[in-house]
Amino acid sequence: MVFNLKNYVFLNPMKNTYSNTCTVLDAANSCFYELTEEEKALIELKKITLTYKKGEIISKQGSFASHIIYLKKGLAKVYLEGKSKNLILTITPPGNLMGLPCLYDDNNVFLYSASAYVDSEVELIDIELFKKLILQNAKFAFAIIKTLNANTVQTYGRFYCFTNKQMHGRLADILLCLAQRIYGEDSFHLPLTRAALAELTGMSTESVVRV
Amino acid sequence: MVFNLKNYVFLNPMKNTYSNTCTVLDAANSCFYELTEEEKALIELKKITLTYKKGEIISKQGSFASHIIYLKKGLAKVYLEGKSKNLILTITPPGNLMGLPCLYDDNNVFLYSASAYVDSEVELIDIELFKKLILQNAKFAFAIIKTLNANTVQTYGRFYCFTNKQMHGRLADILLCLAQRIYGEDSFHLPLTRAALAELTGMSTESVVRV
DNA sequence: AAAAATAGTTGATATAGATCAAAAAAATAT
DNA sequence: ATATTTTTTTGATCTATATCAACTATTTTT
Repeated sequence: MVFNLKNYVFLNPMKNTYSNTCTVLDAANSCFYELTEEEKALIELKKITLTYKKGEIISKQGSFASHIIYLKKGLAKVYLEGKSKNLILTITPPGNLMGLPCLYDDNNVFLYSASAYVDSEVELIDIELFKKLILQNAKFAFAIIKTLNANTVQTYGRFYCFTNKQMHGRLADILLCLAQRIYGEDSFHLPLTRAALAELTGMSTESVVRV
Repeated sequence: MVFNLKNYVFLNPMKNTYSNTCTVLDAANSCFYELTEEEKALIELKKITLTYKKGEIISKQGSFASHIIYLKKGLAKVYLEGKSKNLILTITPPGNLMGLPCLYDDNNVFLYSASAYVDSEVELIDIELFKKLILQNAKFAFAIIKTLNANTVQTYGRFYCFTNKQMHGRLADILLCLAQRIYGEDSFHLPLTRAALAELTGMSTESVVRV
């Protein structure tokens, strides 16, 4: 479906600064820049590359996290699984890490599930190696801290959006965000169904249609 | 008001494991254990101790974060400020840090506001010193990563709770959480008004009363 | 090209929970 | 002890949004 943002969302031209309620992660993660050449080589040596088809599950909430996941190509949906509904936490574009929050106690378990929105390629980094790099390179550790915090900012924004805005606002937020972060323009081909938008905004498919 | 949990929340005695939707942060933060004696001394030397009366604002969302805040005594409410409603992110007991998420780009700004639920005492640690310690002590940095992730786990739980549970569940969650984390027993004196519970659960005061 | 499956749309209805208003109770100040 | 303010409770109404059901349009499969 060709989608022209202007037909749906009306920005105030004077003040089209929408707040940080974006679901799509921002820029690509840059923590690897902090690694030395040897450290990078170590990752290259041990990394495992995998490809996933659209819809396939990349990580499963609750399972043992043996690796940190680097999304090389594609687009991933990161979400909490619930009994009835899933809660989408973020849409992760290439260049980002997934699974970092599992580093919080000593039995590393994925806090969330991730699946591929489109055909994707990931690199798996052994979690013990990752921990070792954190402990031997504080600059890298600091970069990870910044990455985690950037995620936190985004989660807070989304949390606020979900609890304080209603349908129209939430849908507008998502559309603006997709336009801005993924497509970089106002008119774009939207590969998401109404049902997918419903899941993203936490509303019913019928409501998405109506809005 | 003396509050007996058993009159309000009915736990299944066989399976009274409630999931991680707790609003109150868990154990005290232990990242300072990773510092050397000299590093600890440096913090001691530069730290500023302040006291806040019940209700006073400890940090203001959007303001420049010159310090990381360590809650020594008391109880703090950490929340996002909105136009209409506030969104409480967490209740922080003594021994925890506040303001860590401001470390995500180079202009450090508080992402959230915090105020004192009861009379409290905090220690302010200069943010440049804090960054220096992270960069010179990777073990400390890793401890901060774990702390941030523990917070993330808790935020995700709360986010899930707010978007998937309804009034009864949310209120029960909060009451169980307060009982477990703050008072350690089922019957306790609750220093929160219905309005405060409403704010915590994201519902109206009248609904809290009814539930 | 026809059939089947999936996605999108519309209308009617149901419901959780907010809001408004007013009374009762409790806490605080005089 | 009395007056005043704040908190709690209750009932009535209103609203956003989910759910259900049916129907149309589009895509995919045969």
